[in-house]
Parts: sequence; C-alpha cells; structure tokens
Amino acid sequence: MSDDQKKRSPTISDVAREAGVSTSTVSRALSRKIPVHPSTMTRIEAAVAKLNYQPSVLARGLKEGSSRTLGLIVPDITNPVFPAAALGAESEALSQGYQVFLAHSHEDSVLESQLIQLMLQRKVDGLLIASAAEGFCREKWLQLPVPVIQLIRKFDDQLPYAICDQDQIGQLAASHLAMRGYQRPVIITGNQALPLYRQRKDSFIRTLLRAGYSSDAITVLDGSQWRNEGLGMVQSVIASKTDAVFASCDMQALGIARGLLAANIKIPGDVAIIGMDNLALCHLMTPAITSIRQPLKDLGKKAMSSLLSMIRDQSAETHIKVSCWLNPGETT
Amino acid sequence: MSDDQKKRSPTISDVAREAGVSTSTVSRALSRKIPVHPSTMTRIEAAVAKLNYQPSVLARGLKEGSSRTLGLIVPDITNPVFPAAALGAESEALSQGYQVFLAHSHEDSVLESQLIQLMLQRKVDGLLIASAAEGFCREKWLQLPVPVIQLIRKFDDQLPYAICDQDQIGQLAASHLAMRGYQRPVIITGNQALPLYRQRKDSFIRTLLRAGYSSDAITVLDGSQWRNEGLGMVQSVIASKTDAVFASCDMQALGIARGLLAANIKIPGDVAIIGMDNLALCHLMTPAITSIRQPLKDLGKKAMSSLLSMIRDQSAETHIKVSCWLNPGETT
DNA sequence: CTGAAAGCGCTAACAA
DNA sequence: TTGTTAGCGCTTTCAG
Repeated sequence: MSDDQKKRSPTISDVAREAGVSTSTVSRALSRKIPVHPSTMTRIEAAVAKLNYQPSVLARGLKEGSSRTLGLIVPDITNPVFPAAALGAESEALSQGYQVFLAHSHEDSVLESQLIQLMLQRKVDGLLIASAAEGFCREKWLQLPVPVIQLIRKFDDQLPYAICDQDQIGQLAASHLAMRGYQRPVIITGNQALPLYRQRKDSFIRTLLRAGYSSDAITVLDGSQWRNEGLGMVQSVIASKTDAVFASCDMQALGIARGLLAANIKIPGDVAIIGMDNLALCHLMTPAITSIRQPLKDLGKKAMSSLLSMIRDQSAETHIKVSCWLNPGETT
Repeated sequence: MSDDQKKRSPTISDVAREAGVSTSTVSRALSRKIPVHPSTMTRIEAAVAKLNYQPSVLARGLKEGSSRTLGLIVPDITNPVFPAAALGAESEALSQGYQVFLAHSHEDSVLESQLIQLMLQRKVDGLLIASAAEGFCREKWLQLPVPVIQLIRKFDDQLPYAICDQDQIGQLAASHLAMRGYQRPVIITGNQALPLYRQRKDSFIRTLLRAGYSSDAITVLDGSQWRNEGLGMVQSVIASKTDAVFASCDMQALGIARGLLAANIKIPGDVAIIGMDNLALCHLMTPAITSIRQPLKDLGKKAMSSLLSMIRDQSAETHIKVSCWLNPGETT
C-alpha cells in the first residue's frame, strides 16, 4: 500500500474526460462489442493506460444484473479431496471470466445455509456445493434463485450433481480383491450420513455376493470416526479375521497398515489393503498402497463448466458422474 | 433452480412499498445505525421476511466504495501447506463480515499479476498473496491501491508479511540432529528462488557450525525437483554418506524413506530423517516421521486479521512471524 | 423519526 | 460513429 492509497481509483468518467469523449464511447471501446473510430480508440487506450484505469466489475454487475462471480462451499478445504476439485473449478471459471468465492461450512448445515445467503447477497451467478453431511434440504435448494450443483457429495438424484461413480468404486475394489482370491473382505465405511459412502459400500458388497462370496464372509466396519487416523480401527480389523481391507480413505489405510505391522501382521501376506483417493503418498509408502483414484480436478472442472452452461441457459449435462480407476500398489 | 428463477429478486424498493415507507427508512432500519420507530421496524421486518429480501452487497459496495471482499492468491491449493492457511484466513474473514475470492497463480507471476488486476476490478478491499516463486516485483506491490500481505512466502522484508519463522525451523532441525549425535547431516533444500528455503537452509547450517560441526560434514542437496516425490533424491542421499537427512517437506521425506528402506538402509539406525510440515500422515507411517509443524491455520487467521486491521486503517502487526515446533517420531 | 433526491460507476436505449 | 439520458440497488445528506 503506497501513499496514493487514498486516491480514489479512476472511473470511466476520468477516462472519458482524459480522452475527450463521452463515457458511453469509452464503455463501447472497452467492451469491443460496438465499433469505435480507430483514432478515438487510440486516445481512449492512451487514457486508460495513463490513468491505469480498472473498470469496476461491481458497477457493471449492478447494471447488468450479473456479478460474474460464483460460490464454492466445501466442508473443509484441508480434507484432501476438496483442493483438487477447487483447483479444477476455479481454473475453469477463470478461463470463462468468472471468479469464485470460497467458503467453509465446517460440516454444519446451518452455517452452510447462511453462507448460501451471503453468497446470494453478493449476487453470485451460481453455486458449487459439497454439502454438509447432515441436514440436506431439497426444498431449500429448489428455491435458490441461481443454479446450484452438488459437488462430490450427492444427496438428491434429481438436482444437478457432479460426482465420482461410487458404484464403480465399490466394484473396482471388490473385483480386485475377488480376483486375487481374498476370502474374508472387510469394508470400512465412512460417515453413513453421506450417500456416497452408502453407495460405495452397497456396491462393494453386491459385487462380492455376485462373485460368490457368502454374506457371512463380508464384514462392514464403521470407520467414520477415523477418517484421518485408522489406528483406532486396528483392533476391530484384527478381530474380524479379515484377509483384505478396503479403507474409506488413504489416511485410514495408512493407519491400519501401521497398526497391523505393529501387531506383526504381514501386508499383503496376512492382510491386503486398498486405500481410497490415491494421494501422492500412496506410492511413496513402504509398502506402496493400492488405492482407487478419483479424478477430482477434472470433476471440479466439469462441474464448473456445467454450472456456467446452466447460467447461460444453455443445455448442459446436469448429472455428471466420472469414472475412477484402481492403482495397484504392494498391499494387495 | 426453480421456476421463479427468472423472477428478479426483490429490491429495497419492493420492501419499502410493501411496508409503506420510503427506501431510506428501510435502509436505516436494516443497517440498525439510525433509530427507527418500533412499529415501522416491525412492518419492515415483516416485509423483508415476506419477500425474502436479500440486500445487494454489490449495490452497497458501489455506494460505499468498499465491497467487503478480499482476495487470496496461492500458487496451487493442492499443495498441502495452502489449504490450512486458506481455511484460517477464510474463517477469520467471515467472522468479520468479509468473503474471500480464491485464485491460483500456478506459480506464474504473469498470471498472478493478472489475477491481482481482476481482483482489483472486483474492488477487493485487500489481498493475501502467496506469491509465485519467480518474478516478484516490489514496485508493483507498492502501487497497489489496497493493503496486501505476503502469506507464507516472504520476498520483501519491508512489505507486510505473515510467515513461519524459517530461522527457527532450521535451528530446530539442526539442534535436534546435533543433540542426538548425528555426524554428517544433509539438508535437502526446496526451490531456492523462494527466500524461505534459503533462510531455512542458512539457519540450519549456521546452527550446525555453531554446534561445532565442520562445514565439510554438512551436505546441501537441491530437492526442488522432488517436492512430491523424494525418490529421485535417494541416490544423492546415499552418495552423500549421510547419517541424517532434513527434507524440505514430508512427501519428500516419505520418498526418501522408501528409497532408503529399499536399499536396505535402516531408519533411523543408519540414516535419520526429519520431515517438514508434519502432515497427519507422519505419525501414521512406519516408522513415524519426525517432522516440524508449522501452525498454518493460525497463520492464515493472523494474516487475515492483520489485513482487516490495515483495511480499517487501524494499527496492525504487519510483520507476523509464527513459531513452529518439532514433533518427534521414530525416524530420528 | 421519516421522505425526497442525489449519486456511487457503469451500460444501453435513443437520438443525432 | 458518438453524445445524452436514464437507471441498476443502495446509502446518505438535507429537509421536514
């Protein structure tokens, strides 16, 4: 911040005066939609440069009824699934002339509602929301005056969404384990308030049953308390007499691996592990973790691209589901 | 998006009409700064509720010359140091009635400049920037019409900053290794275009020299190409005949650990490792990684708090430096 | 305590 | 091609 910090930034009238034309001419020259005489153009450009004029997007927004602004609400950006999506979304928005507000709901649907209100007061043109686990309300969403897309977490099948194919994920994990002959698979589920974890679990089990497993052979453990940990799950994993674990995320897989190794259980000799998200760290571990990768950056990009189409009233894919793949490591 | 999506959202005049008062009275009632007759107040509140009125922050901003909006520019939010800072910053901003734009510079100073321009066009009241590694330009920053704080990465000592104490970090690592009697420490540096890595390295070396190490015993390796990897560093680490490595980040530490284990080198028996950032994964590894923790969320919060003070022209701490601590694991 | 009127910076008819 | 004018939604004098 320099001495001229208080000096009001130049407006379109300043430019107009400097160039000896009217404000509308400046407006036209800058928008480049309506032809302007080359020589005036030059004078205007000179004036703009001289004054270092920055058009006020606020004023333009007020006039045009659109702020060219979008909102992205996530529970917690330090959860590694969100940064990738945020990056993809922001990049796409930027490339189309939009900027994005980031806000955190802290997994609290009341705060989330307030954030939506705040964003609406800022006249965002659309919203991307990874909604809080509890308290989703379809009616509230339906009443929003701008397009909204459910990002990563889908709570309603009708409303627009952009998610990873959880059926496919459950299937990938299950058939990988089945193919390698593991007998007593365990799936550790995430917060069951999130449909995505229910779907993943159901599909995992369904695939195993189809492959001929008896339901007695399959164990479901609730790992929602141990998203960033896994260590707390170790006892139940051991107790389940499993030979293959599908964790709900990589950190959990890591913790379980550590716990099992500490208990002198061999990986994958005694117990195999599949992680989820395929963070960069997976292949840096010893043993490297087999993990399923979600193309989150791409998902964020697609979601944003669809949102922008909706905003423009163009036909758009509103039900986006991307495919994942399994990255084999040394734990299966 | 519902059927009423096109229905223009209600304005202050709608509320005024509904309540049978003038717009100025509504404005006063809502701002709560100027007294309004209780009965009018009630009618206005009713009208607001009935119409579900949302004041336009755009219009207010235009009128008041401030958008109550801030900008946060980071190279890449998927680098795990940034989400924590972003979270802290956004939370603090929100609690003071501000919202924040997030943008990515992709470590490109030209793009960064453009983003700054875009944010200024949106009339942000201030900026938090983790600037691109190359191309920092003091003059450009000085000319900005709003307060800016260097976040995490400090390129200029005079300009406001909020960073982690790199001298202390180098010292923590060095004295930890010295105290445990390691003889041939290696420091793997990050991108030397970033002053923070230079400072960390210098302080590490300085501390070792003071502790009586000869400079021959200390090795500096450039790890800037291997931030998310470390594996590529393994050969040089082995070649250095070191017995203790201070990595530039945890992922790198992880990769080096994996490489050393693969080469049948014991950790910490043959080689000790200290990581950096103390990601949650550190204590889930086997062996758990000794790592230095930066209080990044807190830093983000402090930075934002200071920025907001600057915006209000209040005296503020503009040179913020937070302390870190070493989290002992099993690799030293 | 309340209303009328001006204006923040910009764009878009409508004229010229 | 250019200027004049009105108005986006809001706050804020200035009068009552």
